[in-house]
Amino acid sequence: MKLEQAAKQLEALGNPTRLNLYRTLVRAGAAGRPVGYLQDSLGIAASTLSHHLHRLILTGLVTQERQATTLICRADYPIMQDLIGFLANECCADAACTPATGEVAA
Amino acid sequence: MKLEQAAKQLEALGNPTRLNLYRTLVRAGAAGRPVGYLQDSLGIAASTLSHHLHRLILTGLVTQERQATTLICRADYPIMQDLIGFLANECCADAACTPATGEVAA
DNA sequence: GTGTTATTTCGATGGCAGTCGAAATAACAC
DNA sequence: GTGTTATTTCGACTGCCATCGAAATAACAC
Repeated sequence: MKLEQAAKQLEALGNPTRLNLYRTLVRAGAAGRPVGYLQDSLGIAASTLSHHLHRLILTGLVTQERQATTLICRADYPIMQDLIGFLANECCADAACTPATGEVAA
Repeated sequence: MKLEQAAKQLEALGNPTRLNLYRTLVRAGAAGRPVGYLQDSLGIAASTLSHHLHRLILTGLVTQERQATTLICRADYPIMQDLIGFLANECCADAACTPATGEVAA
């Protein structure tokens, strides 16, 4: 059921708030970001943020690690690469797709 | 708002039925597929298919062309490549994942 | 014009998503 | 133990999504 999982991850990213949140985490790199920082940064209610974070975690796109009272959130790169791989291969493999075969990123 | 648009496209793909539908179209290549074929292939009600098709068309991921009474549907590859580019660049799914941009959310 | 095939639009239904504030929990310092 | 900060869970609300069958439209052949 790779398609099912890909759909779940795409759906998780298919919300402006979550996509913005995820982008913030990806750009943060391995350092990650604490939930409180994200809340300030995105300017949404803590409960709303927690809800979106939970959805991203369920799909595996984001992980959390506790540091004392603070929760550090990180983007899971391998998962993301799998997803991009699905889009690039499953979908764009056979046909008249122009991109260089094998490389995805710019 | 590139992010808004990317979110819309991701949301459009973030449904198993639509993702499957889209994959079928992408694999069909430039030839495309008639709606009737897709309906048989996916085994869903014509109205449901039309609904999903409409959503994909709204985001630009799919186009339609009339041939007599038959509507041919095609995946729009450039749009797809843009979306993959967004994920790969904006979100940096590449190996190193060094946040090249110092920009952080506002 | 009538009839046939292909596809969309309409109307309805059940369910889930997004949002918030308030209350509960977690981890710590004292 | 009490108190403080960080974060999640709870309860509720509004609204959109996915699905279907039936009716309407589009394009054609006759």
